[in-house]
Amino acid sequence: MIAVDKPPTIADVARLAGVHKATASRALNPRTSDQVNAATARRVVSAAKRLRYQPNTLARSLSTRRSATIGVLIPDLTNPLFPLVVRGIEDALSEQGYTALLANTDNDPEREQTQFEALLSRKVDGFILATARRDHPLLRQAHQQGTAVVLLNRSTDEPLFPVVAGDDAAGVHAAVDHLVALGHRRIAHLSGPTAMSTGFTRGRAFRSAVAAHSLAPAETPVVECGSYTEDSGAAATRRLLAEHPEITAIFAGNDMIALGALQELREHRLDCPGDVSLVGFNDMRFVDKLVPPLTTVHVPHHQLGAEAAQLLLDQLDSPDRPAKTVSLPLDLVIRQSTAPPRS
Amino acid sequence: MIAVDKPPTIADVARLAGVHKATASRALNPRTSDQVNAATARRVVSAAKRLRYQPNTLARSLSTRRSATIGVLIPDLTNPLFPLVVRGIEDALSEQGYTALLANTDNDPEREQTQFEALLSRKVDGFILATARRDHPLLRQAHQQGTAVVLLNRSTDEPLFPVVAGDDAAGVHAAVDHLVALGHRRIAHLSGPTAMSTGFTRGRAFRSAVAAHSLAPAETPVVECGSYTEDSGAAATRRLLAEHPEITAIFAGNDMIALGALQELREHRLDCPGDVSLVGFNDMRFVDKLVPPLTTVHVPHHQLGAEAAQLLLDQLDSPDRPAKTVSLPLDLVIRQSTAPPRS
DNA sequence: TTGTATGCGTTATCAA
DNA sequence: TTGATAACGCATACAA
Repeated sequence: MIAVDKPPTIADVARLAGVHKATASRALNPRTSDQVNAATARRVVSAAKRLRYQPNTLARSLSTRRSATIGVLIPDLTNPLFPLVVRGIEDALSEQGYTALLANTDNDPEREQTQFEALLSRKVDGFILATARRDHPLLRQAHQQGTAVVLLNRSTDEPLFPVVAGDDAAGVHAAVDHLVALGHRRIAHLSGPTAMSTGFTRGRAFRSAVAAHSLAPAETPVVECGSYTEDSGAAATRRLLAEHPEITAIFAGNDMIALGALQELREHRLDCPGDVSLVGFNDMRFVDKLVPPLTTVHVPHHQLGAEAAQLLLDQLDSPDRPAKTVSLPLDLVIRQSTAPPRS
Repeated sequence: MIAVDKPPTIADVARLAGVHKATASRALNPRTSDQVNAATARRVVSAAKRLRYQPNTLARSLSTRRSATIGVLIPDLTNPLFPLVVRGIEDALSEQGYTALLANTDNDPEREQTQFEALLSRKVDGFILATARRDHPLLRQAHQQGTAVVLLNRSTDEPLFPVVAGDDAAGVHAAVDHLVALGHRRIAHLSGPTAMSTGFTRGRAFRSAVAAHSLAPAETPVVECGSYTEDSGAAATRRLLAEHPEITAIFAGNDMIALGALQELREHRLDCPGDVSLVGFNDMRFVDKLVPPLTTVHVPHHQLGAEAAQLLLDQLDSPDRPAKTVSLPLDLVIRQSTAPPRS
């Protein structure tokens, strides 16, 4: 074992530069460095360099009551959407010297609470909540405490916090319009769980979109999936085909559900898009590599994350600003899983 | 704006319980709670509960010189392998009360250095380096400072730190054996960049594997890809087919390269596996959904992460333990991108 | 422009 | 078993 000497503190730097700690601190801090004589500042800086001085972030945060750190709550990092969102967040934060602290909730409300508190005790300056449930006591609690929060891809029934989200309704309408334009009239929706914000919103938008085309509810059945998973999508498709074998198109609540649907169509010897057209949601990675490549609603996940981060930083800058909400446009990516119905 | 009162400190708890700060601290800390009278301990605990007291992690870390925090350096979170690795790390760490601090390097050595130092100044207790380059001055530097480090899926030319990795050589041999067993003799390898640990190792293992089957180098060309990307894989395949149109099987350095190869084979109107068999590496998500589903070497990424975390924690517990290295077995997942060569 | 003193919230050392 | 006090490393209000 090599003898390791503890990292130098600002006191060491000050000593080497022959000044007081306070002066060293001021010299090293860009915001206060002009309060100190240029020559001494140089001495301090070069001393710091020689010692390879790195300020202790913890001590600084304790002193300033600001950690330059943002808590990010997501359901599950291994869900292919979130890495993109997270990178968006990180990229935007790091530009301003902030860092993200990640925590997974696995969609468990209890875990969500625990992780939230853990981040609070780490003194994060604010939160980005990209969790999925439509409501959680957490939100009221955070609101009362005056904690800075931005909601990502998740709205609440009452508008407590700023929200950054894709314009799901527009995306759904684009998808339905596309199918109708191809000639489909019997279009099913495999909805995500309505307990989740996106499942709820997209389901409602679907109803409104088919109504806009004067399609009867009987032609446009909705089957709710228990979760946003392939299995759940396959199961829902099974039920759908049993009850509504006449449908010619499926609009899935997201790409994972679409994946399950594709699988199940295959089991039923139904060709996609020949027998049944299929549209997904999210445009997650690799759905363009499927056979057939999936037509889906593209969601700019990276940008979603970046906007959320920016919104939060804005809010930290000026807490009294009105809670702006950002809605990003979505566009339909037409690939080869959609085609006119067999006449 | 609601008036927000600052979160209670241990002093508040102590006051409410009618004891001294120090006593409250002891009562609240499981490790020292037996040093305090049971009755007073209860008073403190209930006071803490009433105030919803949450200890300030920063202050604690500053005082104890331990942050219960591990720095994790990865190339890029949006690379589909890493979310799994990271979850493995997080799951293992959280069991012991530790937290991961993530940072992306984008394979940029400079950024790697910067992020490393940023994490150091956050006083992480140790590092898991899952970055890809074979060498980096960072490593010697960290070694000299006595920083606790575990390398993940990356070895160094000299063994400075414990390493957790898949048994790449065995995986490569399994892949080559499989192809040879199918009857292939003209097998190409699209290697990853040899500047990266995995590219180097797998390339060497390929040479050894084909040699073990007495296949001549002329029959078993190796083309190095500039990066682990689809484009790079496609480009390499183009070169390969130009120079060695006679090959009947391709072993790709990883699944992304395989994806590019598959694409390029299609461009050349070559059927996979009819004309050319294809094997990937990693078994990353969704490669089982390709057409044809990809035969590939499965790597237990979650477990890789978990083992690395465990190894690091062990090392923190007893720094003088010899640097154990963990090599996880890999197995070939045979799907439908491999078949006997056309005779 | 620089130095002094104090506080941030917690744990640790030493006495009582 | 409890209390008083210092220390962790930094920033800042105030004084010089």
